[in-house]
Amino acid sequence: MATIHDVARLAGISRTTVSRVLNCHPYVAEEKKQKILNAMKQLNYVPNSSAQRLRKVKTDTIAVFVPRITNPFFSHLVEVMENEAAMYGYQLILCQTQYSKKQEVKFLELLRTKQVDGVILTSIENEWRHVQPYVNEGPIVICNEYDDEAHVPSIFLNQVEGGYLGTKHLIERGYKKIAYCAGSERRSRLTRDRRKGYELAMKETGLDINEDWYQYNAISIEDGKKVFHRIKALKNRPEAIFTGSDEVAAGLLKAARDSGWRVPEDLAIVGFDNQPLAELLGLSTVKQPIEDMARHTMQEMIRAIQGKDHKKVTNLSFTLIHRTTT
Amino acid sequence: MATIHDVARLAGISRTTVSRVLNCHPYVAEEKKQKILNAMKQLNYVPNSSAQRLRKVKTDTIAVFVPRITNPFFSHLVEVMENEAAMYGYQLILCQTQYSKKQEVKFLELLRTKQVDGVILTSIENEWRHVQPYVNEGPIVICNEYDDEAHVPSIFLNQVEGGYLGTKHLIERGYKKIAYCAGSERRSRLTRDRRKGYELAMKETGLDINEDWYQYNAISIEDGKKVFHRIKALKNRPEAIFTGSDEVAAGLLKAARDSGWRVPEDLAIVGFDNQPLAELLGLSTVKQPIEDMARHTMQEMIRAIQGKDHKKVTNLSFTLIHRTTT
DNA sequence: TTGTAAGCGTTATCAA
DNA sequence: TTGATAACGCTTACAA
Repeated sequence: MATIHDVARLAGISRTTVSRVLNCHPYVAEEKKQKILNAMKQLNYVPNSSAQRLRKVKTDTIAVFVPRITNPFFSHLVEVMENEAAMYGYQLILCQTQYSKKQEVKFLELLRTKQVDGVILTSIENEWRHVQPYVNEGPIVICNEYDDEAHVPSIFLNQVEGGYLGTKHLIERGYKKIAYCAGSERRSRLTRDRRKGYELAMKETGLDINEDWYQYNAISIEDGKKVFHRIKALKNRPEAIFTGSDEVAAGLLKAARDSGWRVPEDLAIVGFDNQPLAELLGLSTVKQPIEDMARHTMQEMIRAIQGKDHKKVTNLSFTLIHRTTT
Repeated sequence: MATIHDVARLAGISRTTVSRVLNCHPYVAEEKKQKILNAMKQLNYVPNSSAQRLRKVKTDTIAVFVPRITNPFFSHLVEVMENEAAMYGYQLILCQTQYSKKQEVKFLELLRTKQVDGVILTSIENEWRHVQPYVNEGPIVICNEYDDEAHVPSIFLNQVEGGYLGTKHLIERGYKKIAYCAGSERRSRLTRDRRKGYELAMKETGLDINEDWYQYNAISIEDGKKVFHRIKALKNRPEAIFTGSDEVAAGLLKAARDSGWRVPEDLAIVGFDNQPLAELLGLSTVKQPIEDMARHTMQEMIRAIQGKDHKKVTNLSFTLIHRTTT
């Protein structure tokens, strides 16, 4: 493997000047530049990036944390982030926390050991005080989630709005007994706010909320099925349900139909995200502007790496998509 | 940021010995080891991985190529690969080729610039002769795809079987006019073999194949819808269709129903992969052992990095899952 | 406009 | 069992 030294020797020019050509410095005579470029081509030279990293203290690599990449919401985020990162010459390291605090911390060490220039969190498992120390090691940007303690660039949506929008839609369609179903039990701002939106819409309309109608820890399709069976077992059943994801809504829908229920007549369902699945199943859903979030996040990350101050927190909005489950 | 030098100084011991502790070398006095460990803790020391990379010529990083991470087949592969890699202390760099030859080559450069220890290809855009030169730069392992020219560890399924299984199922359910729908048009072994399986099943039973029944370039849900409309426009319509993915099958199903067709009465559909979506929609499908493939692939990769010779190409098998679309 | 020389933080070699 | 010392391949003052 040819090194910068070999190139310099073959071209009869110093290593410094070769490095200058590599880094597009000004002040290199065109003639020598050509000689060097020739030598590089001849030796099939490529700079050794480990050496560059060490010297420049820069990895051109960004870590993206997601719970699991098979969750379509997160894979969509990551898809766009990777494309965006590649445009700016950055690579993405995929970190699946698997909803584990321990895994999350393990991956945060990447920042401390200088394996990445920055970390993007799309979901946060630990309380912020456990993440905070890593802020000194390099830029951390939050996407989707948010935390009041976290004073780092954050790209998120006002989830009060999201919860409100979905619930309001159900109310407008005439449902009165509306259940609420959320993802993680963890007291994140996101979860709290979305629920706040639900309660706001209910109270605003003077509708009662039954404690039994709160369902938590629903993330996957299977979880959705379980939620249905819990609801089915209630004495005071809701007529409609707001869910935190299209997967959960899909599971609910499947289990309901398998039990002979008609949707939306026996139970109306609203999903969240507007994934391809939602269209296929005819799920009414609250659409999140995933691509915009991902793009903004990556841009903030790159700004942060470049030491620029971050722009005001972006605030994008939701859209309700009405299909056949409401 | 503390360096090995600081630790050595604080412990009053040489850098060499500190490095020995770091690398779990034998021959370090327990007493000194403790002193060093203390100093490390006190200084909050972590080794600088850029320096380690440079010195060890090892990155502990593996690149995984997929067309797009939002394709559930590939995200499932990547999920398992990442988990497996993490277990062995490796990180994954996500490379989305976006079905582009150019992108693929760009990412292959990661191997040449020593940014990764190896590359896993889950789909191949370029002809093998364009990939071949990179084999000298580091281990390349193929997963899912395969190529006769490629003499590298390859983990794949016998797609003749897959095509045969799905088609045979349709035949056994009594369909005679069966169409065939495949992903990329590129003449990959995978595509050719799966088609071979289809033709084998048809010929074996003495069934005719109409040239119009071959549909290509179908990857996404949207593609599936298009395929339906092409089929609908045929004079000699098939009664059933074998598709190369659950997404395409889902698109077909949706478009068919939107056009008022009954499935399977007016058109039977077989998918491929057995993704969550397949269960939700009641799609009959050919299940691939994705997790096994991913795990085997990562193990082969790690063996290859360690310079071990690779085991015989693994050969796993398909299962047919019968639901309601056939 | 170019070159010399001094690191960046590790680890491998060799001698003690 | 330990420590000096020389790399690994590159960039960047500084000097010319």
